[in-house]
Amino acid sequence: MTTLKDISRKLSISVTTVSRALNGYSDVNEETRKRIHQAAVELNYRPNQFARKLVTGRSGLAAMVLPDDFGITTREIWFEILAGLSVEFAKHDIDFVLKVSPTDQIINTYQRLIERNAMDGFVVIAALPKDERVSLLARNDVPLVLHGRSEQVVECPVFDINNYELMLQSMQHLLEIGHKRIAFIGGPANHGFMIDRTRAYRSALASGGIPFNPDYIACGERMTEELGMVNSIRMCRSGGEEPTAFVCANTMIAKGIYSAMQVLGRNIPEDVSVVAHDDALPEYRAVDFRPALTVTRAPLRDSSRPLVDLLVRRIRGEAVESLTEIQEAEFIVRASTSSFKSIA
Amino acid sequence: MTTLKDISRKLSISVTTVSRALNGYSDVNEETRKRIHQAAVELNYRPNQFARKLVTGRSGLAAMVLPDDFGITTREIWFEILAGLSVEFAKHDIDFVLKVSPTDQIINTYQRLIERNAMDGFVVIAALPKDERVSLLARNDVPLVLHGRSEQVVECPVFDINNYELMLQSMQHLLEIGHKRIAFIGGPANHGFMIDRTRAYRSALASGGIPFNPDYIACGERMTEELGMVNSIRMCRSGGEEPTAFVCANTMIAKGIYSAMQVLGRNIPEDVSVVAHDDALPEYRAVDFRPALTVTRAPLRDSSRPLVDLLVRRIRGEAVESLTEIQEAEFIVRASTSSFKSIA
DNA sequence: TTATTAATCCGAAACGTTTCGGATCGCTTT
DNA sequence: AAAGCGATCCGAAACGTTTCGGATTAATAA
Repeated sequence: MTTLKDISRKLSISVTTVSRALNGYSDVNEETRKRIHQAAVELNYRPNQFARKLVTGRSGLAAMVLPDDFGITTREIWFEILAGLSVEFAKHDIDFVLKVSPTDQIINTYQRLIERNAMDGFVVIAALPKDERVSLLARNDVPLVLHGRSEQVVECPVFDINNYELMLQSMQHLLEIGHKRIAFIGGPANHGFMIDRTRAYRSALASGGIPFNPDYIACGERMTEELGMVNSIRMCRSGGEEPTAFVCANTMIAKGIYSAMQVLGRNIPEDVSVVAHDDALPEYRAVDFRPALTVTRAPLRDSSRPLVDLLVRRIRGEAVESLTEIQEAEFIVRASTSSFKSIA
Repeated sequence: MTTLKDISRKLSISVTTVSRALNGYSDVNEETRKRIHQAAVELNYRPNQFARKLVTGRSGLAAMVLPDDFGITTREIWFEILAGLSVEFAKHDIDFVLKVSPTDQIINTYQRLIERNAMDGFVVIAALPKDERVSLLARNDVPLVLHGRSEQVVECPVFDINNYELMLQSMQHLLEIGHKRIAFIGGPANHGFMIDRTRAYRSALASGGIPFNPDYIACGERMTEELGMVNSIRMCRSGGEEPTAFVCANTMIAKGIYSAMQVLGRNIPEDVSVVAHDDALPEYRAVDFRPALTVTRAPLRDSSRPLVDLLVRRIRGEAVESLTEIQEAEFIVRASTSSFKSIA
């Protein structure tokens, strides 16, 4: 392994200067900087991360800790997130470490990681309104980036999609084409994104002059096909008036509704319209639904880069105030929604 | 952050002795060791990984690099593997880093990681007969553990399930209950596990006195439902004699065959028998198939521990010869296989 | 008695980097 | 001529560990 000292010796230049040249300091002559760079590639020099960490305090490591029951979503989605983060961190020369922890020990796991002081930062997914993970990290002054907005006023960068706005768009579309009995099937009620969407749902109803019907809203811990299936069937069979449209928190739920409607002999979009939010997972392509699914679209893959960027900037010491990014979803009308005609 | 020096000062004992006490060396008095340990917990001491790495050369980091097209299998399965590795490594106080790399740059990614010299070891999944990753790592003397047997004679620990044996069991079962036209639908032909299973397949046929029919074997890059579906349909529609039994490389393929048989109007197990190898993924539970699926079972989750153990022992310097572990699969007969009666 | 040994302990160097506080030199300003 | 300045360089200390090579003491063997 070649070290700074090797380059220093070869060029008869001090270790200090070599270090400063390689790190882009301004107090080294352009000429010598060139020589040093060249020697560095010739000798195939790679800085020793650990020596560096020892003095700078930076480790070049960022982590994410996952509950071993996979929380709100599926393995596929977690993997999609992990993969995205890994490649984005790599661009900043940061290694991404994955910690899977028993669900009831998540906080302990964070605690240990903080104490070991080996991570430059954390990415925290699926913010809860009062998120213990966030407050723990913030309290210990370790950088984190949060996906999803947390209610607590906390000093940390945040990335989110505009959940309020995208729900509003879906609802306005359905209202415009005449629907009045609109159901919403979503995820865990306590998560930030569900709070925002539910707020938008109710506000859209209100602005359409439609009373809120608690039977038309369903929340589940896990946003799967099954959730869409059982809840849509339940709503249609409850004896009251059936919904004429469904808004789904993701495309898997929509898939479940499609199956349910087939079983019940309802046609999409003639009998019921379906809109979903689309994370753009390759396995559930909204365009491949039959009929093709109307969606608000915000690819999960697109969130990795802003997440990583925000965290890196936070680690570099940028002011937290400037580190918020809210992404708008795209609204795409396809064949699964059509204007509601009351049954003749 | 509390350091060795802090403990040393508090107890008026040299840093050397504190270090040796904490690391369990024998040349420190039991009495003082106790005092040191107590002081360590009182001061909440955590060794600085980076200082340690600097002198020992160990980093407490292990990595796995994944192709971004997810290679032979699905996101769910990769995630299952990752999760298992993460928790097992944690037991050895090793952080697990995940690298996702463009498929055509895998070797470059390894190269860079090796040069940076920041990983204690690697786990390499899905061995090819001549595996460039393995030879690269071995050549550079970096510890790795291999999942699946590689043909090349290489100095590295290996974990695998006994693919030859499990295939033999499936085949013998089918032969015993009278099947003669047995198809095999599997994964990429060049992978170690497929080579072993194909060998067993042919050897079982031979010992049953049945000629090998190339139309009855299908290999696909990706072992999905689709693969099972299209190949079983193709085999049944090819005009020749239809297979009376299918052996599948995993339960997803079996799922595809179930769907195909339904479409074709064949009944399982009356018309065709199906056996699969079962990695025990929660999403595809063989007992939940209708009819329940006969399998050779070797839970993927169970492979994490041996993999990690082998790698850790290799890192600690154990002789490679002792570091091989082959796990036998369990054979479980369920309702998807029944004796073949030729059509009356 | 003296030499040996075992049990404990410790000083100092080393790992590879960054960074603080100058040092040197030639030029420009007073 | 003296002072100031900018550009360029460097020595030495520091980060927190581990480890090599002894040192010290007391017990044991010769």
